[in-house]
Amino acid sequence: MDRRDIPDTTIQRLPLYLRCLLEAQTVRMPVVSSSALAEMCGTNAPQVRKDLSYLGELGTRGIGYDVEALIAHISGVLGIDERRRAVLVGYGRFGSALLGYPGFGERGFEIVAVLDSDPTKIGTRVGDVTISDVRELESVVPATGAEIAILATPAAVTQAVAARLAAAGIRGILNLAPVTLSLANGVAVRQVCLSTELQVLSFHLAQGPL
Amino acid sequence: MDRRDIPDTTIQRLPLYLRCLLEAQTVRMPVVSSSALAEMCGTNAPQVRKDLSYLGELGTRGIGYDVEALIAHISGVLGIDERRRAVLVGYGRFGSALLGYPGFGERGFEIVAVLDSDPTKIGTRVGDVTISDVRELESVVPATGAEIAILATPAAVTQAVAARLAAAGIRGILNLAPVTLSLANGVAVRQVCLSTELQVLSFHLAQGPL
DNA sequence: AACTGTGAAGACTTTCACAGCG
DNA sequence: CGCTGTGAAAGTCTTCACAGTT
Repeated sequence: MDRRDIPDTTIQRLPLYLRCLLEAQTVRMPVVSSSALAEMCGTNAPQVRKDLSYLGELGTRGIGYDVEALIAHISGVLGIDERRRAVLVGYGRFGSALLGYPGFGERGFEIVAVLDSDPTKIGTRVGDVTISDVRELESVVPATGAEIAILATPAAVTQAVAARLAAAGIRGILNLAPVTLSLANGVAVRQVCLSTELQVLSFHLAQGPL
Repeated sequence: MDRRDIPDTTIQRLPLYLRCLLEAQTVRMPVVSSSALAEMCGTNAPQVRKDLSYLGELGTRGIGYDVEALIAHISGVLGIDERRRAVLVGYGRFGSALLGYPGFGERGFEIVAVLDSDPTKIGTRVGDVTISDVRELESVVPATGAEIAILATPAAVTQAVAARLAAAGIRGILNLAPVTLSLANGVAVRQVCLSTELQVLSFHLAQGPL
């Protein structure tokens, strides 16, 4: 099974499995069954087995999945067994919250640069990095070797910044601004919009009780 | 067509359409075609037509969709034509960033209470509200009439807080903590996890060029 | 006996092609 | 003529049932 043949929906669930497996590990469960894992993740056992079967034959019939081995395997498929470098663009309300988020480091992501356009912020040291001028993006990104960018910029400038990041060699963008990016293919984009999520919730409320 | 028959995938795209339509409105486009809307959203024209057709016959053949009428209609379906009240639980890094986020207000959401457990924060005025003690959740939530909760709490306490919110009458939860919630059905949950998103991007990078 | 791995069935989504209408 | 609305086709994802393994 080639990794390219793993369904998108499965890929999106792998980080969830990983989180639950790490939790199982802290509770000292050496082995986990598809149904136990399903319960932890809020899915069902056949879904778990199907998903994991795309990665290879990782379980033992009659027993279950070895937690440590499965963690290692999923990490490898996700490419987080080696450290991945990211730039954070936009050090406003969201940007500063993100920089301190421990979840990134725990999963092997390192924020190696922070860019902003505000002269009062540029040059300030935040955490382990110093805020750089977004105008120097073209030199900072290649210098740090970052492949991923996290965009927490004002909507109006986001498309332009994304295009420059792509040109500077960034190959994955996590966009928190409420803007649809249009970029050459070859750059993966994940869009997160909290306002969108609330609207989906609102729809469910509007459906009335059940 | 009953609203209950609208596919989930369509519902998730409605906020996106809404954003693009509002943008069209600021550019003074009175009418928009399915292909124009598709380009703005990064989808394709048949997808747009199919999605909108679930809401009724909203377009005019030969012409397109009336922007203002379509905004009104989608807002109605999403239930954001009336103001929706939300509680924010957890006033840490993320929580404080969220409170100031203008996108919520723009879409008809109002944060009517903020809850935290830190005694140094409780009683502090932030924006238009005063931070309440999370222990008073059971009285604060009914008093404000909030239906939605935004959870930006530490992972360890999130499941317990969610269960209490559900018991207090909350019917929709936007969960930012990296925890799978298990709740009685009747409560809609949307999970947002930035760490998960980065891992999905990492997978795409790991696939190598193309 | 317990649990995985998987082909096949079923459900859901997207895409297509064109009829229908202003 | 241009663009929407939609049934039908194609594609994708999930669920199921059970064979296979320890």
